[in-house]
Amino acid sequence: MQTRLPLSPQVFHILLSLATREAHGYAIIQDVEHATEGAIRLGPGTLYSALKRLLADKLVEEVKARPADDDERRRYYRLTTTGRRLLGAETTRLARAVGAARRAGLLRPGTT
Amino acid sequence: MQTRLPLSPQVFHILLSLATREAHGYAIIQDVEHATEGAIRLGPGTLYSALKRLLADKLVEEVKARPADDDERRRYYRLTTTGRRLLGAETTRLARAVGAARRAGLLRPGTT
DNA sequence: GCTACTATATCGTCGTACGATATAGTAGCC
DNA sequence: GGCTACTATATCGTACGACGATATAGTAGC
Repeated sequence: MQTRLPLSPQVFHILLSLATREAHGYAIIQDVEHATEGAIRLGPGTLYSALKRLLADKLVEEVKARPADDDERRRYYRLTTTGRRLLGAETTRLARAVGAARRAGLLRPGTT
Repeated sequence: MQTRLPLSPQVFHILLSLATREAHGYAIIQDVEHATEGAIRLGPGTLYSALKRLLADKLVEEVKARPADDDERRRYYRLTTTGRRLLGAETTRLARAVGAARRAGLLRPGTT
Protein backbone atom coordinates (compact mmCIF):
# COMPACT_ATOMS: atom_id res chain seq x y z
CA MET A 1 0.00 0.00 0.00
CA GLN A 2 1.29 3.45 -0.87
CA THR A 3 0.69 6.14 1.68
CA ARG A 4 -1.77 7.73 -0.74
CA LEU A 5 -5.43 8.43 -0.87
CA PRO A 6 -8.02 7.10 -1.08
CA LEU A 7 -7.92 4.58 1.73
CA SER A 8 -10.17 1.54 1.53
CA PRO A 9 -13.19 1.85 3.83
CA GLN A 10 -11.78 -1.02 5.89
CA VAL A 11 -8.41 0.62 6.45
CA PHE A 12 -10.05 3.96 7.16
CA HIS A 13 -12.10 2.45 9.96
CA ILE A 14 -9.14 0.56 11.41
CA LEU A 15 -7.18 3.80 11.64
CA LEU A 16 -10.21 5.70 12.94
CA SER A 17 -10.69 3.11 15.65
CA LEU A 18 -7.11 3.79 16.77
CA ALA A 19 -7.51 7.58 16.65
CA THR A 20 -9.00 7.92 20.13
CA ARG A 21 -7.20 5.15 22.01
CA GLU A 22 -4.72 2.33 21.72
CA ALA A 23 -6.39 -0.98 21.01
CA HIS A 24 -5.69 -4.63 20.27
CA GLY A 25 -6.89 -6.37 17.14
CA TYR A 26 -10.01 -8.00 18.45
CA ALA A 27 -11.16 -4.74 20.03
CA ILE A 28 -10.74 -3.02 16.65
CA ILE A 29 -12.96 -5.64 14.99
CA GLN A 30 -15.71 -5.08 17.55
CA ASP A 31 -15.34 -1.31 17.51
CA VAL A 32 -15.58 -1.06 13.73
CA GLU A 33 -18.64 -3.28 13.63
CA HIS A 34 -20.26 -1.11 16.29
CA ALA A 35 -19.26 2.24 14.82
CA THR A 36 -20.49 1.30 11.34
CA GLU A 37 -23.66 -0.33 12.66
CA GLY A 38 -22.67 -3.62 11.11
CA ALA A 39 -21.89 -2.16 7.69
CA ILE A 40 -18.24 -3.16 8.01
CA ARG A 41 -17.44 -6.48 9.63
CA LEU A 42 -13.74 -7.24 9.61
CA GLY A 43 -12.82 -10.93 9.49
CA PRO A 44 -9.48 -11.98 10.92
CA GLY A 45 -7.96 -12.25 7.46
CA THR A 46 -8.84 -8.67 6.64
CA LEU A 47 -7.81 -7.21 9.98
CA TYR A 48 -4.49 -8.90 10.59
CA SER A 49 -3.25 -8.59 7.02
CA ALA A 50 -4.23 -4.91 7.05
CA LEU A 51 -2.44 -4.37 10.38
CA LYS A 52 0.65 -6.04 8.98
CA ARG A 53 0.70 -3.60 6.06
CA LEU A 54 -0.03 -0.63 8.30
CA LEU A 55 2.89 -1.60 10.56
CA ALA A 56 5.18 -2.01 7.55
CA ASP A 57 4.14 1.44 6.29
CA LYS A 58 4.63 2.91 9.77
CA LEU A 59 1.10 4.28 9.93
CA VAL A 60 0.56 2.20 13.08
CA GLU A 61 3.02 0.94 15.68
CA GLU A 62 2.87 -1.69 18.37
CA VAL A 63 2.71 -0.56 22.00
CA LYS A 64 4.88 -2.43 24.46
CA ALA A 65 3.34 -1.15 27.68
CA ARG A 66 0.48 -3.31 28.97
CA PRO A 67 -2.16 -2.85 31.65
CA ALA A 68 -1.66 -5.10 34.68
CA ASP A 69 -3.55 -8.41 34.63
CA ASP A 70 -4.26 -8.03 30.92
CA ASP A 71 -4.91 -10.94 28.58
CA GLU A 72 -1.41 -12.05 27.60
CA ARG A 73 -2.39 -12.76 24.03
CA ARG A 74 -3.33 -9.21 23.21
CA ARG A 75 -1.11 -7.01 21.09
CA TYR A 76 -1.78 -3.28 21.31
CA TYR A 77 -1.47 -0.79 18.47
CA ARG A 78 -1.55 2.98 18.17
CA LEU A 79 -1.45 5.52 15.37
CA THR A 80 1.87 7.06 14.43
CA THR A 81 2.07 10.75 13.59
CA THR A 82 2.17 9.79 9.92
CA GLY A 83 -0.90 7.60 10.39
CA ARG A 84 -2.83 10.39 12.07
CA ARG A 85 -1.89 12.84 9.34
CA LEU A 86 -3.00 10.42 6.64
CA LEU A 87 -6.25 9.70 8.45
CA GLY A 88 -6.88 13.43 8.67
CA ALA A 89 -6.27 13.86 4.96
CA GLU A 90 -8.63 11.01 4.14
CA THR A 91 -11.27 12.45 6.46
CA THR A 92 -11.04 15.77 4.63
CA ARG A 93 -11.39 13.97 1.32
CA LEU A 94 -14.47 12.11 2.59
CA ALA A 95 -16.00 15.28 4.02
CA ARG A 96 -15.74 16.87 0.56
CA ALA A 97 -17.30 13.82 -1.06
CA VAL A 98 -20.19 13.87 1.42
CA GLY A 99 -20.63 17.59 0.82
CA ALA A 100 -20.90 17.01 -2.91
CA ALA A 101 -23.37 14.18 -2.37
CA ARG A 102 -25.42 16.37 -0.09
CA ARG A 103 -25.59 19.10 -2.71
CA ALA A 104 -26.80 16.45 -5.15
CA GLY A 105 -29.71 15.76 -2.82
CA LEU A 106 -28.58 12.32 -1.71
CA LEU A 107 -28.96 12.84 2.03
CA ARG A 108 -32.24 13.25 3.81
CA PRO A 109 -32.25 16.87 5.00
CA GLY A 110 -31.06 17.06 8.58
CA THR A 111 -28.59 14.20 8.32
CA THR A 112 -25.38 15.23 10.05
CA MET B 1 -19.93 -7.03 -6.80
CA GLN B 2 -22.79 -7.46 -4.39
CA THR B 3 -25.15 -4.56 -4.07
CA ARG B 4 -23.87 -4.06 -0.53
CA LEU B 5 -21.96 -1.44 1.37
CA PRO B 6 -19.31 -0.21 1.53
CA LEU B 7 -18.72 0.90 -2.04
CA SER B 8 -15.15 1.45 -3.15
CA PRO B 9 -14.23 5.14 -3.36
CA GLN B 10 -13.93 4.73 -7.13
CA VAL B 11 -17.42 3.31 -7.59
CA PHE B 12 -18.88 5.86 -5.18
CA HIS B 13 -17.54 8.71 -7.30
CA ILE B 14 -18.68 7.14 -10.55
CA LEU B 15 -22.22 6.90 -9.19
CA LEU B 16 -22.02 10.37 -7.66
CA SER B 17 -20.94 11.79 -11.00
CA LEU B 18 -24.10 10.31 -12.53
CA ALA B 19 -26.36 11.61 -9.74
CA THR B 20 -26.87 15.05 -11.22
CA ARG B 21 -26.82 14.30 -14.95
CA GLU B 22 -26.41 11.62 -17.57
CA ALA B 23 -22.85 11.31 -18.76
CA HIS B 24 -20.57 9.29 -21.00
CA GLY B 25 -17.49 7.48 -19.74
CA TYR B 26 -14.85 10.01 -20.60
CA ALA B 27 -16.88 12.80 -19.00
CA ILE B 28 -17.10 10.73 -15.81
CA ILE B 29 -13.32 10.36 -15.72
CA GLN B 30 -12.83 14.11 -16.00
CA ASP B 31 -15.61 14.93 -13.57
CA VAL B 32 -14.28 12.60 -10.86
CA GLU B 33 -10.77 13.97 -11.21
CA HIS B 34 -12.15 17.49 -10.90
CA ALA B 35 -14.54 16.78 -8.04
CA THR B 36 -11.87 15.00 -5.99
CA GLU B 37 -9.19 17.57 -6.82
CA GLY B 38 -7.05 14.91 -8.38
CA ALA B 39 -7.30 12.49 -5.47
CA ILE B 40 -9.10 9.95 -7.65
CA ARG B 41 -7.95 9.54 -11.21
CA LEU B 42 -9.81 6.80 -13.05
CA GLY B 43 -7.88 5.02 -15.76
CA PRO B 44 -9.81 3.43 -18.60
CA GLY B 45 -9.36 -0.02 -17.09
CA THR B 46 -10.93 1.06 -13.82
CA LEU B 47 -13.78 3.03 -15.36
CA TYR B 48 -14.99 0.70 -18.07
CA SER B 49 -14.71 -2.46 -15.99
CA ALA B 50 -16.59 -0.72 -13.18
CA LEU B 51 -19.29 0.48 -15.60
CA LYS B 52 -19.64 -3.06 -16.92
CA ARG B 53 -20.29 -4.36 -13.40
CA LEU B 54 -22.63 -1.48 -12.59
CA LEU B 55 -24.65 -2.23 -15.72
CA ALA B 56 -24.77 -5.94 -14.88
CA ASP B 57 -25.99 -5.10 -11.37
CA LYS B 58 -28.56 -2.64 -12.78
CA LEU B 59 -27.24 0.27 -10.72
CA VAL B 60 -26.64 2.15 -13.96
CA GLU B 61 -28.30 1.89 -17.35
CA GLU B 62 -27.40 3.05 -20.81
CA VAL B 63 -29.34 5.94 -22.33
CA LYS B 64 -30.36 5.59 -25.97
CA ALA B 65 -31.37 9.19 -26.60
CA ARG B 66 -28.54 11.38 -27.88
CA PRO B 67 -28.09 15.12 -28.36
CA ALA B 68 -27.97 16.14 -32.02
CA ASP B 69 -24.50 16.42 -33.59
CA ASP B 70 -22.99 14.52 -30.70
CA ASP B 71 -19.76 12.55 -30.91
CA GLU B 72 -20.91 9.19 -32.25
CA ARG B 73 -18.52 7.24 -30.09
CA ARG B 74 -20.02 8.36 -26.83
CA ARG B 75 -22.18 6.06 -24.76
CA TYR B 76 -24.36 7.73 -22.15
CA TYR B 77 -25.24 6.32 -18.74
CA ARG B 78 -27.61 7.25 -15.97
CA LEU B 79 -28.40 6.02 -12.47
CA THR B 80 -31.24 3.57 -11.98
CA THR B 81 -33.57 3.93 -9.01
CA THR B 82 -31.66 1.10 -7.34
CA GLY B 83 -28.39 2.86 -8.03
CA ARG B 84 -29.63 6.11 -6.55
CA ARG B 85 -30.92 4.34 -3.47
CA LEU B 86 -27.59 2.55 -2.97
CA LEU B 87 -25.66 5.78 -3.47
CA GLY B 88 -27.85 7.44 -0.87
CA ALA B 89 -27.21 4.63 1.60
CA GLU B 90 -23.47 4.85 1.02
CA THR B 91 -23.58 8.61 1.45
CA THR B 92 -25.32 8.18 4.80
CA ARG B 93 -22.69 5.67 5.84
CA LEU B 94 -19.90 8.07 4.85
CA ALA B 95 -21.56 10.99 6.62
CA ARG B 96 -21.58 8.92 9.83
CA ALA B 97 -17.93 8.00 9.36
CA VAL B 98 -16.98 11.63 8.83
CA GLY B 99 -19.01 12.61 11.90
CA ALA B 100 -17.11 10.08 14.01
CA ALA B 101 -13.79 11.29 12.61
CA ARG B 102 -14.78 14.88 13.35
CA ARG B 103 -15.58 13.99 16.96
CA ALA B 104 -12.14 12.38 17.15
CA GLY B 105 -10.61 15.74 16.23
CA LEU B 106 -9.39 14.74 12.78
CA LEU B 107 -10.83 17.68 10.87
CA ARG B 108 -9.59 21.23 11.17
CA PRO B 109 -12.46 23.12 12.82
CA GLY B 110 -14.60 24.81 10.21
CA THR B 111 -14.21 22.11 7.57
CA THR B 112 -17.58 21.41 6.01
C1' DG C 1 0.97 15.62 -41.82
C1' DC C 2 2.01 16.43 -37.09
C1' DT C 3 0.55 16.45 -32.29
C1' DA C 4 -2.74 16.42 -28.73
C1' DC C 5 -7.09 15.36 -27.19
C1' DT C 6 -11.41 12.70 -27.09
C1' DA C 7 -13.51 8.18 -26.53
C1' DT C 8 -14.07 3.36 -25.76
C1' DA C 9 -12.27 -1.34 -25.14
C1' DT C 10 -9.44 -5.27 -23.55
C1' DC C 11 -5.70 -7.57 -21.24
C1' DG C 12 -2.59 -8.91 -17.51
C1' DT C 13 -0.99 -8.05 -13.04
C1' DC C 14 -0.98 -7.05 -8.40
C1' DG C 15 -3.08 -5.79 -4.10
C1' DT C 16 -6.26 -6.80 -0.83
C1' DA C 17 -10.73 -8.12 1.21
C1' DC C 18 -12.56 -12.21 2.75
C1' DG C 19 -13.87 -16.83 4.37
C1' DA C 20 -11.99 -20.90 6.16
C1' DT C 21 -9.19 -23.02 9.18
C1' DA C 22 -6.09 -23.48 13.11
C1' DT C 23 -4.63 -22.79 17.79
C1' DA C 24 -5.37 -21.77 22.40
C1' DG C 25 -6.67 -19.28 26.52
C1' DT C 26 -10.87 -17.64 29.33
C1' DA C 27 -15.48 -17.86 31.34
C1' DG C 28 -19.82 -19.59 32.59
C1' DC C 29 -22.58 -23.33 33.72
C1' DC C 30 -24.75 -27.54 34.95
C1' DG D 1 -15.00 -32.12 34.89
C1' DG D 2 -16.63 -31.52 30.63
C1' DC D 3 -19.56 -28.62 27.71
C1' DT D 4 -20.18 -24.46 25.01
C1' DA D 5 -19.28 -19.83 23.75
C1' DC D 6 -16.31 -16.15 23.57
C1' DT D 7 -11.76 -13.95 23.24
C1' DA D 8 -7.54 -13.45 20.54
C1' DT D 9 -4.16 -13.99 17.04
C1' DA D 10 -2.32 -16.14 12.82
C1' DT D 11 -2.07 -18.11 8.14
C1' DC D 12 -3.72 -19.78 3.76
C1' DG D 13 -6.16 -19.71 -0.64
C1' DT D 14 -9.30 -17.52 -3.52
C1' DA D 15 -11.55 -14.17 -6.01
C1' DC D 16 -12.55 -9.64 -7.02
C1' DG D 17 -11.29 -5.30 -8.55
C1' DA D 18 -8.13 -1.22 -9.28
C1' DC D 19 -4.72 -0.09 -12.32
C1' DG D 20 -1.36 0.62 -16.10
C1' DA D 21 -0.43 -0.62 -20.67
C1' DT D 22 -1.91 -1.13 -25.03
C1' DA D 23 -5.01 -0.74 -28.95
C1' DT D 24 -8.08 1.60 -32.04
C1' DA D 25 -9.90 5.50 -34.07
C1' DG D 26 -12.23 9.93 -34.64
C1' DT D 27 -11.60 15.14 -33.88
C1' DA D 28 -9.12 19.59 -33.71
C1' DG D 29 -5.56 22.85 -34.26
C1' DC D 30 -1.55 24.35 -36.50
